[in-house]
Order: sequence, then structure tokens, then C-alpha cells
Amino acid sequence: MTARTSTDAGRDIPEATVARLPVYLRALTGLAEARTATCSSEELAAAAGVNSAMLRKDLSYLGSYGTRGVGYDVEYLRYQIAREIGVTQDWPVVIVGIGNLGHALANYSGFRSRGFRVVALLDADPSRHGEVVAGIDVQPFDDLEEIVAEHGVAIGVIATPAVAAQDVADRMVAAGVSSILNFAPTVLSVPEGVDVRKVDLSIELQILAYHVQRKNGIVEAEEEPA
Amino acid sequence: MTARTSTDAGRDIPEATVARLPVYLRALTGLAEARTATCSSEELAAAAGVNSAMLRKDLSYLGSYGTRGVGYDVEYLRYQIAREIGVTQDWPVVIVGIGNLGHALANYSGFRSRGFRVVALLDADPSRHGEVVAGIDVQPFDDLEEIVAEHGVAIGVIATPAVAAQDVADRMVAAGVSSILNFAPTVLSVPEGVDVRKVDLSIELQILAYHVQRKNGIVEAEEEPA
DNA sequence: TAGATTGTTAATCGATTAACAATC
DNA sequence: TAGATTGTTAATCGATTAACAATC
Repeated sequence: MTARTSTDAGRDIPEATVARLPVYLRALTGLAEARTATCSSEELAAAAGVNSAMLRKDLSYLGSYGTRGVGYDVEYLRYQIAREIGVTQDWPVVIVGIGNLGHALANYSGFRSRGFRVVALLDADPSRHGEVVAGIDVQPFDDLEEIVAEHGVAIGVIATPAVAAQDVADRMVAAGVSSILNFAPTVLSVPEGVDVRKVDLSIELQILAYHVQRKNGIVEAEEEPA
Repeated sequence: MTARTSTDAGRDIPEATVARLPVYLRALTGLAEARTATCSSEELAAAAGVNSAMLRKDLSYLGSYGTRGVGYDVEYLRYQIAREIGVTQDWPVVIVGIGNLGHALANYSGFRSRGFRVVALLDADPSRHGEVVAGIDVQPFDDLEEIVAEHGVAIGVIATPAVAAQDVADRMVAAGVSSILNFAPTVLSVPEGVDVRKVDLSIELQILAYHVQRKNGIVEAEEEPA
């Protein structure tokens, strides 16, 4: 209902929508690679694994990038979403904790290709310093502040054991990192304004286990013979 | 309002609650290790990083395991949640795709300690067969059906490149796997009744990037000089 | 103009939170 | 009995979905 100027780009996107934008971006990249010029909300929604009404609602928060009766221009929409997320620019990232998972993250090609550049790998263990992982020297954790300042790092990844994670987070925040991706199985407390997302592998498995148990367990639990 | 017998354990737990139960379980394990016998919903909620009203509501779906005026018995509640999730038993798990991430997952100690047992590591690449990772031989992907049948595997982990993931999922489902944890950056389609959870590292970073941009971008976007 | 498909409204659904009666 | 804290109700909030007017 409210008139929108071209500079007022419809702020305040719901969290649930923000979390799906990267999924749409990936689907659009797939369509672009398949040389698809145009797609309907129905097609894009299918590729992204969501309901088309939800897709249209989500996109409506960004602006009006489709054409009624026609659909969306794949390349144009792809760019608009990338711009909205912020992945048209390059984000310097620091990874702390170069164990098995840190190794895997450092080598993960999906970061590079989506606008993230790993500028440093840090580890508190001196025996790891100097090791080269994914073409990058592992450096002492104490270099954190210097590296964050030098590269303007806003995003830090924690792949340390749980006991170290809060300390690492505190140091990151003090150094100026405002967003943290936490792989350590622990709850981090951070000041207002700092964003933490957590990826917890064993929690994901536990959620699955619950559902397996439900599916099988009904028989067992109710002891209802046929 | 409805009377509950001891065998009717209050089914139908909301998804959001299910996803938090493992977090509570971990917090309780932490309290138990610290020799805390009893805790209030306030304390447990703080340890889990949630609101205490939400914690109590969540726990109320499991049953009535606290004591008014007193709180919860840590060990007792820990066991009840573990039982509800299903991690009092052992879950055999298969990991497919033994690249960097597969290595990290195979070595992840958090699985073992939480009731998950990696029974096989599979990879389609013959050059990887016979390699020993985390004490387990890497086997051909074609052994999948045999392994699933032999160990009664219900949970499969996909850590392959995106292009292979759908095929792997199809084979897993056909072999009898009913729950899949997918690390490949692609949308899987599976039949009704099969559960898929996805962990997408680059999507997590993109969500963070969006928020960083919002925090910084407001200045830049609105061009509002002080 | 007729057919297609968006963008938006309104309805529904589910999740969170505050408040408090029940009760230890 | 008085204080503490649960378990539950009811209010609020946010997310999803169906439906359709707008419009290409």
C-alpha cells in the first residue's frame, strides 16, 4: 500500500526469509548454468524445495523483480538476491581451530565460490603453526587481532574444542568480529549486536534419531498386536 | 486437563521442541559433570541459552519431571530426555563420501559419545578404498545395501559432492535408511516418511553476511551524514 | 482480448512468552 | 505457614499458505 521510491528497498526481511535467500540463490545459479533465461515462481520453488506461495512472499520483501504473466529473469533475480545477501562483495573470514573440521572447512570450495575468502587459519597449538592447509599457513591464535584489523574481518568461524570456544569468541568480539559461525558444541554468550549461528553435528543426528524412534517405536511402545 | 497414565507419555512433541531437547541434554550433562544434583528451570535455561518459560513448556511435552518449589533432579531429567530422544540406545550410522568433510565427520568424537556408532565409511572412488579413517576401512559405495541390512542402519550421512548426493540418497532410501543428514549443497527429494536434515556451511555464512551488511550497510545505503 | 503468473491480502498455523494457579 | 518454583493457560508474535486481484 505504501509508495516505494527506488532507494527505499523494502527493509526488515524476516529471519525465516533471510535463511532461504541463499537457497534461492543456489537454485538460480543452477538454472543459469542450465541456460534457463526465465522461470516461474512454481519452477524456482520446486528447485529450491519450497512452496511457490512462500517463494513469492519471500521475494516480495526484496522488491518487485518479476513480471506478471511471465515469471522471473533468472540472471536478474540472481543478482538482486546476491546483492541483498551481500555476496556480490568479498567477505574475509578467519577460521580458528585447525583440527579435522577446521581442515575440512579450510578446504571447502563452496566458501570461495560464494564470496568468502579465508584470510587466515589460526590455532592455539604451536605444533600446528607453519603447517600449510589449503595453501594457507596455520598461524598462532594470538595473531587474531592483527589479522582482523588488517583484513577487516567481520566473520569468524570457530572450529575448536568446546572448552576453548567461549574464549575464542570473546577474543573475536573484542577484535571487532561481529558475526560468528560456531561449530563447537557449546552455547556461546556474546554481547548484543554480535550474531552467532551454530552448526552442531551431533544435535542434527539426535534430531534424526528422535524421528527414527518415533517411526519405529510406535509399535514397540503401544504393544498393540495385530 | 486429560488424565495421563504412566504408559501414555504425552506424544506429539513440536518440531521446535525436538530440536532443543539435545541442547538441554548437553546442558544437563554439563551440570552432572559439575556434580550439580538439582537445578531450576531458570538455571537450566541459562545453561542452554533459552528463556525459562520456553524450557518449562518444552519439558512439559515429555511429562512432569520436576518438583514444584524445588526444581529438576539433573540425573533423572537427563535420563528422561535421553530416552525421549532415543540416545539411550546405540544408533549405527553410515557415512558416504570420505573427502575432507567425511574425514572430519568420521573422526568426530561427539558422535560416539552421544550414542552414534559409525559402522561404515563408503566412497565411490576406488582410489580411496582400503584407506583407514578413524580406525575404519573405507569401502566401496556398492557395499551400501549389504551394510545397511547387516547393521540395521537407519541413519545415513551424505558428505559427497552435490552432483552425487541425490543418487546416494536414492540408494540409501532403497536400502532402508529412513533418515538422512545431508552435507551436500543440494536439495534432496525423498519419498514421504524419509527424514532429511541438511547442514549447509556456505548458507550459514551467507546468512551471517546478510546481517553484517545490514549492520554496516545502513550508513552506506542511506547516505545520511551526521 | 485471453491466458498466465506475479505480488499481496487475509486466514491459518505454530512457536514464544508472560503470567499465575498449583503445589512442593 | 511462607517462599520457591513448576506446569499450564492465555496472549502475543511470527511464519506459512491459500486465494485472488492486478497486470503483463
